[in-house]
Amino acid sequence: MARALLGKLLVRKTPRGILAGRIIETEAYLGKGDRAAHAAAGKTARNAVLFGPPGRAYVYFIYGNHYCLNVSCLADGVPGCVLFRALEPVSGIAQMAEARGIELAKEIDLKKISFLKKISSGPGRLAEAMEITRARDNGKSLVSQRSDLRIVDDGYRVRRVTVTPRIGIVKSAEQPLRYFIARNPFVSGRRVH
DNA sequence: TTATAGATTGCCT
DNA sequence: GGCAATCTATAAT
Repeated sequence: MARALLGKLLVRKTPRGILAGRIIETEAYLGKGDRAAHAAAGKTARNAVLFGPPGRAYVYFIYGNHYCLNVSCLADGVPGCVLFRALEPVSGIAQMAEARGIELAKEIDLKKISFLKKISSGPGRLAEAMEITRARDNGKSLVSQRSDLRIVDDGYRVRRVTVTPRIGIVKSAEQPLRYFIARNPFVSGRRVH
């Protein structure tokens, strides 16, 4: 699923307008046995969505500052999810930048990759740009037509995918469960890809 | 009840 | 490259 979600759009309907970003980077988190996964310790109030039906938003708060968005992926009762790590801004870019607290110096900024990268490259950044919080979105369907937060296939074709170990974890860190569109500038992180 | 680590980011040198 | 910010879940007393 982490691989299949690359290239799809994440679309948010807000009262002020529609926000959309293309999924560039994801990570898979498994259930029992994956000690980096929130589901590893069993079902709790915090991670209950992971144990529910597939296609639902699992939003958690981390480091006292940031929300991160996942989608539950396995059958009801079986934990497992995909973390969204980076989006390429596609629509509603000015509103996304504003949600991030980024100053728009000139209109030309909206076309600069260095500017666009700051908006939604990174799991905390993309959640902030898409106005995602746990209170608002946790448990919501991401595959329902009616949902205001939704995954959409617009026919975009991903050419090549790179697979690496996951970022920012210590336990179960060696498994190659991070996926991103090869040579795409919106991949998160400081290291060389 | 208290301590600690955490699926991050942004500012500093 | 180093590290503080800031809250929460979970582990340790």
